[in-house]
Amino acid sequence: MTASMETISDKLLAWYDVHARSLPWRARPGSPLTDPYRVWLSEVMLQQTTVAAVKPYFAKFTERWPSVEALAQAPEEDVMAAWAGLGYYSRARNLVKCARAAARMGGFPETEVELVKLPGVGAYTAAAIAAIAFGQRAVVVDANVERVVSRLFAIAQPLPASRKTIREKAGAITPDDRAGDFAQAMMDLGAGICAARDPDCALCPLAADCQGYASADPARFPIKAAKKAKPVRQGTAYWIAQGGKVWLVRRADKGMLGGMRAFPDDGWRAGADGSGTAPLAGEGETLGIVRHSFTHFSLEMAVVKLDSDHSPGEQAGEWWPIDDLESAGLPTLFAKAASLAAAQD
DNA sequence: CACCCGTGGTT
DNA sequence: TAACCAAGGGT
Repeated sequence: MTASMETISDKLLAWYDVHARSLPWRARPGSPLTDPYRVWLSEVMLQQTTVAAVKPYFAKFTERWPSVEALAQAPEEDVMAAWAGLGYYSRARNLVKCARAAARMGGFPETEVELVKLPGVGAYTAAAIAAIAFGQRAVVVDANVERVVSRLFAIAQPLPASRKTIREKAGAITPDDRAGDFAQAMMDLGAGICAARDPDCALCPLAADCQGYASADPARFPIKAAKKAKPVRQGTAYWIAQGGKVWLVRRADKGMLGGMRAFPDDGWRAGADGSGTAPLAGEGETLGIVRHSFTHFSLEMAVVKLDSDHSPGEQAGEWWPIDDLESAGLPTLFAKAASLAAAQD
């Protein structure tokens, strides 16, 4: 065995031993595995979400619900409210379902095949839990791994068509031992050095193995298909207040902001034609416009104050103290509307 | 495979 | 500032 036989995973793991990020959901140095509950919770929170955004939520959740059994017993409503602001709210509904399933099973299953059957656990998360929490060899492919592998092998085919090739290449460099550390090392490398823009190849432990680096323009990988334009929608939300309280509804489980508390609205279908329907008749005073950008459209939502002598519409809801709206767990769009209205009401 | 589903930070 | 990006999953 010569030094030139050192594999990519050897080099990466040696780098990780020195440069691993210290994160609240990671095992302390010296303890190889960590609590599957914390691994699962962090992985779900981290789906399409930055480490910085997750940290305070992870701390809040683990303090309030220290175990999967505790979370399994929590009312869904409480979990949804605690999740407010993190986004992708189907994750919160699936979190409760998954916790109850795992608690019923006496704990999380240890194999990818079983893990992927759980609600909110897809191919990535199943592999990550199997590798990180249970020490199994699993090929963990997230956006970081896609980027690192695309550069290492200078994959010319654009995403998402290149996913099959990327998975094969990732599998070829995944070690039998320390697959969990390897996965986290790939993610740390992708987050810090092999970053989406302006990669710092001078610090990269894999530069000598990188075909993208050899090509002199590693940053052009991964090549991606063009994205669709983001349309702008208009809509209206209604502020209906009386006696220091305001009317909140619970949104349908499916669709935008599913299952979250909110102000009644017109469905945001209304364009300039004003085709939306108010929850009750009467004169309305426009308090202002809230602008908010979602993944696939932007929204300009008028906030209209309605006469409080009328009773609210047919949609089920509850009167909520205006001076305690923070505890309602409103998603950001409606939190913006609340701060706009509360300042004037 | 294409589309839907949040949010906040960065350039 | 408009666009891009971040430890994806469900349908």
